[in-house]
Amino acid sequence: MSDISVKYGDRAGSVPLGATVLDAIKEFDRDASKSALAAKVNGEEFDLDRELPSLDGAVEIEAIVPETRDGLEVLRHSTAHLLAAAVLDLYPGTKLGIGPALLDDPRYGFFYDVITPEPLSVDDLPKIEKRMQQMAKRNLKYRREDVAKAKILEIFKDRSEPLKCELIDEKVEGSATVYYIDDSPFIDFCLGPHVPHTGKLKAFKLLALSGAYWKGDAEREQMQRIYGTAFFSKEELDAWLKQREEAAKRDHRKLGQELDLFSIQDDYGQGLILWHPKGGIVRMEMENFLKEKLQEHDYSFVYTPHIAKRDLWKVSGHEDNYADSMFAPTTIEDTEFRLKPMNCPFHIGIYKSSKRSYRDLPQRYSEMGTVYRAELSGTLHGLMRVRGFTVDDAHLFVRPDQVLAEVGDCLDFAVDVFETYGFEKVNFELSVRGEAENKKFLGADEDWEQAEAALAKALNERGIPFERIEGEAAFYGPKIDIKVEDAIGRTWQLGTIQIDFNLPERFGLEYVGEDNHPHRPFMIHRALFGSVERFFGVLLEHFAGAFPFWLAPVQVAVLPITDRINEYAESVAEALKKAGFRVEANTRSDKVGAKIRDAQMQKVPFMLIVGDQELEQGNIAVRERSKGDLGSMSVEDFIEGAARLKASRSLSNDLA
RNA sequence: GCCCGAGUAGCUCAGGGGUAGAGCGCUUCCUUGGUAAGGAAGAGGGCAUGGGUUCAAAUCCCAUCUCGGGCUCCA
Repeated sequence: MSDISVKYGDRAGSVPLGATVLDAIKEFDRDASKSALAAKVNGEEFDLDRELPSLDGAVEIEAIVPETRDGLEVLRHSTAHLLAAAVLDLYPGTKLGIGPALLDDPRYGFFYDVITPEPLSVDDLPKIEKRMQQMAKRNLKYRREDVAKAKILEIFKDRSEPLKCELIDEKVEGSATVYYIDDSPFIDFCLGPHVPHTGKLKAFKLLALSGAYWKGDAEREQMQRIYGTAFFSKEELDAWLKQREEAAKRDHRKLGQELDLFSIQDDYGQGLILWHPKGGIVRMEMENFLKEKLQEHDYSFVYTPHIAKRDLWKVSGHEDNYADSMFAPTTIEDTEFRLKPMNCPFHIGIYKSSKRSYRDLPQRYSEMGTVYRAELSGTLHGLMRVRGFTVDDAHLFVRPDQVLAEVGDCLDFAVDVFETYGFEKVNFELSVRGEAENKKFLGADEDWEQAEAALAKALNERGIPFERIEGEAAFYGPKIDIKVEDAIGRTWQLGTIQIDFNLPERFGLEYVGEDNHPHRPFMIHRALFGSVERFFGVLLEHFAGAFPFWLAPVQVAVLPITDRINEYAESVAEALKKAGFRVEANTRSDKVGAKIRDAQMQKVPFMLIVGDQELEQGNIAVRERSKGDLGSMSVEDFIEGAARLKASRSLSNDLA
C-alpha cells in the first residue's frame, strides 16, 4: 500500500505516501488550503509542510484556519518567534527565555522574554517592530527538525543559552523539535506548530517592555519581556487598538483625578487613599445601600479597632502565615501591637464574649473594617492594589446544619447587590479540596464533605451555573468566589464566601447544643466587594465615570442663561436640595454653552437650564447628559421623577 | 523587592549647558450670550530630593524617593 487514507471532516479519501499535510488539505478544501495556518492530525497539532504519518487506519485531518481560537494561537505564537528572530538579528548574543501566545489576556497577545547584551529601552521597540515587518515581507520559512535530546542540548550550549538548556533538561525525554527561521539566526526549542512562513504574519504590533524573572522566580535571572499582539488582519488589529484606547480613557486613576474623587499623595504614603468630597459622597451612598441590605438580611453591625496585641495574631495564625503582609509591630509599655490585615479575629472576639447557645446561632456580624497590608511597592496600583483598604466584611457563626441556608442567603444577597450596580454577568466559582496532594488542608474529612456539598447545593437550588475548581480551596475550607463582568467585558474577582474550619479551632469557639454538650460552630467569611476602594475603582471604570443618578456626586446642575436669572436658579437649586438631591447652581458669567460643557465633563446626570422664559413660566428646561435636551417641565415634576430614580437606584435616567 | 520608562505651574504637557514656557483651571474686569469652550488682564514654579561634573545644571553623571508598564497562563 503506498497510499494513506485520510478523513477530512465528514469526507474521506487518500493521498500518496510522502504527501504533506497541506497536500492532503488541498484534496478536500481549496479555500482552507489557502488560508490554513497549521492543522490537527489525529488531534495533534502539525505544521502544514510536515509529511503525513502513515498509520494503521485513516488519518484524521482538520485545518487550523484564521478566525478561530486555535488559529489565533498559532498566529501569535509564530509572531512571538518572529519577534525573537528580529531581536537576535539586531542584538547578537541575545539569550532567549520563553515566548508563548496569550489568548485570554485582554492587554497583550504574546510576549518573549530575552536577555540582550545591552538592556533594551522602549525606544528599541519600533526598531524591532520594523525589522519584524521586513522579515515578514520576505516570506521566510519556519523549518522544523526532530532532534535527539543530547543534540539539542549541544546546540543551545554552543549558543550559550543556559536557560534553554535548563528547560530542555526538564522537559525533554528522548528527542524533541527545534525550529529555525530561514535566513535568520533564530533557533528555538519548541513544540510548534507555526505558520508555514512569515508572510502569514500581517498584523502585529509591539506594545510594551517590562521586566520578568526567569520562571517568575525573584531569585532567578531578571529578563526583559517584550509584549505584543497579533491579529489575522490589519482591520482587527486597528479595532483592538482603538478599544484599548477606550479602556485607557476609563482608567480609574485618570477619572479619579478629572472628577476630583480621590488622590494618593506621596507625603501621606504609597497605597493610601485620600477620599475627596465627591468620592466620599459616592462611597457613602454605596455604604448606605449596603447597610440597608444588611439590615434586610438580619446582619448585625459591629465596630472593631484597627490594631491589636501581637499575641492575638499568634493565636489566629497570622503571625506564622501572614507576617510578610503585615506592618511591623509597634510597642507601648512593653506590649507589642500590630495593625490588622483582616477583621476576622475581632469578630471572633465578639462571638467569644459570651456563652453561646445553639438557639443564638447564626450570629451574623458585619463591619466596614479597614485593614492594612504591607504590599510591595511595585504591586501597588491606583485603587486596585493598596496598603490600607476597607472590607465590606461579615462573619457568620453557624451550626453545621445552618450552612446551606446561610450560604444560600449570601448568594441571594450578592446577586441582588451586583444587579443594582448594573453588572449583568456574574460568574461563580466553587473551589473545593479536590485531589491536590501538595496542599495541606485542615479540618475533618466529614466537615469538608458536608461543607462542599452545602455550597454546591446552595448554588444548584438557585439554578446558578458555576465552575467547580478542584484543589483551589483555601487550606482552611472550601469557598465560592464571585466574579463580575464589566461594561467592556473585563472580569473582576470581587466577592467571596468561604467556610473556615481553622479559626473556630484555633480560638476554641463553642456553642452549647440541644444535648447540653459543647459543639464547634462553622465560620463563614463573606465579602461582596472585597475592598470598597477596589470596588469603587471597578465601578468607576464600569460606568466610565458616568455614575447612575443615585451615586452621582453632583446629581443636578442648575445653569442660568444670564445673571438676571441667578436668583431664580438659586431658588430652583434650593428646592432640589430640600428635596434631598445634590445640586450645584453655576452662577458664573459664562455662556450656557460653556456651563453645559462643564457639567458634561463632570458627567452630571441632569442639567436644568433656566432663562427668561423659564423664570416667567416658573419652570425649567431639562437636559440629560446623554440624551440631550428633554424640553421644559415644572420643578415639581422633575423632583418627582428624580425621586423615583433615586429611590429605585435606577441605572437609567428615565424621568417618566 | 527587581527590570525598563517618567517626574517642569492645581491639571495636561512642550523645552533642554547660558534670563522658566503653552493650554486648561484660578483671581479680577469687560461681556448677559438659549443646549459641549465669548474676550482681556493678572496671580501662580528653588524644573521630585540629595550629591557631583562645569565659569555656568531644569538640562550631563550618580544616588534616593515617587509614579507608570510589568514580573513562569505548553518549549
